[in-house]
Amino acid sequence: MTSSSAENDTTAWSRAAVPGRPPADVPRQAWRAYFEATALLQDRLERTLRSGAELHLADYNLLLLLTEAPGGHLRMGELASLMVFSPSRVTYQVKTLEKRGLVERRACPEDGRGQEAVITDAGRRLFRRASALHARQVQELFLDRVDEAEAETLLRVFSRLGCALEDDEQPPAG
Amino acid sequence: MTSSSAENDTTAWSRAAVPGRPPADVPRQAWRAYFEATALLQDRLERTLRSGAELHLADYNLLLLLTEAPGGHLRMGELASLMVFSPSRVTYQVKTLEKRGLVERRACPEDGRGQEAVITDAGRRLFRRASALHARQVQELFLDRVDEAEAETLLRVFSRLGCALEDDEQPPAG
DNA sequence: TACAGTTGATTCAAATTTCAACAACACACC
DNA sequence: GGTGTGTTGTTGAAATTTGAATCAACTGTA
Repeated sequence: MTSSSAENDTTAWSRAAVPGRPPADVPRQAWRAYFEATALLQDRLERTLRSGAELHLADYNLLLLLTEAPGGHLRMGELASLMVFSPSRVTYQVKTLEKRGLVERRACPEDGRGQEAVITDAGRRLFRRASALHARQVQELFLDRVDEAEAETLLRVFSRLGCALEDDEQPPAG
Repeated sequence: MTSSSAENDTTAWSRAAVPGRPPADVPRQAWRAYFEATALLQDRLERTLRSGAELHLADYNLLLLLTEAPGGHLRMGELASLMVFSPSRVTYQVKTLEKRGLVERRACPEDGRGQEAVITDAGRRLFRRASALHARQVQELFLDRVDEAEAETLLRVFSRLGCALEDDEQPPAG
């Protein structure tokens, strides 16, 4: 793409698997490939949702979480931790969705400090539309390109990583 | 973590493999796990670099690219495409690094329109420090938790995905 | 040379994100 | 009941990101 000199195999961001070369460090190459492909993938998903449904990927995920939550509502803090967002970012994001009528806010019954975000009917409708679009793209860009055995490995690895990351977040539990 | 009620298995973003429930769609679960773990991971890496080296993950990657580039310099456009950033974002980012003396800019010799970003000695020094920090964390959070066979699968899958994503970017080549 | 069409990068305004206070409430304890 | 302490969310200012112009330099063509 950029230069044609052969020594560029060293260039870490190069996507291609390095052909004629000692196996090098497979895990590190894997990390790199993972990191790069992820950036491309998220960029793609983001653009599609924006042009096709006027939603950021984050908006989509927020609506997804609310859709799946029993009662269609979640506390701000739950949203924050599920989305790995700062509290103020969630506040802002919910506000913008509220302006568009896709979400409502209400005080939390059990806790006077709390706020809940509730998905509206309009929100559900838009989510349904966006969901079709998004799911199709995930299928094309990801699922169609991964076989069953690979998917099992991915599931195993990333579940493990996810759990570990959550756990060593609050190790001083007891 | 948040609630204790059992019905929360439905919550899609829940990291854990859903225990008492039909195997569901492994590939789709894999996608979800991948997506979630990635968010957690990036958040962690970002925080560490920021507190430990006053660098955003994006700053780090930019310096990494320049470090690896022959001559320590890259065109703005190359940076943009490698980092999957918009042109204006690259402009801004390079400017901030320039203010800190980590990078310099200069006109591109071959093309009067072009600009190059060049890493400075200070940039290399800071990168070296940050790199140690970052590499250690990648090791702990990712590499240590993936075995050799899994790494091979990850490398294969994400290389494939990355190539595919790059390719169907410019399909109208000929 | 002059012209139209491209490309590479920057600018500006608007949207988003962060971070550091801040307010309101819950809880424990006296 | 009152008092500290920790939680839950919001606010406001500054930093960052986006997207639509804009500018300048290259290209090809006559």
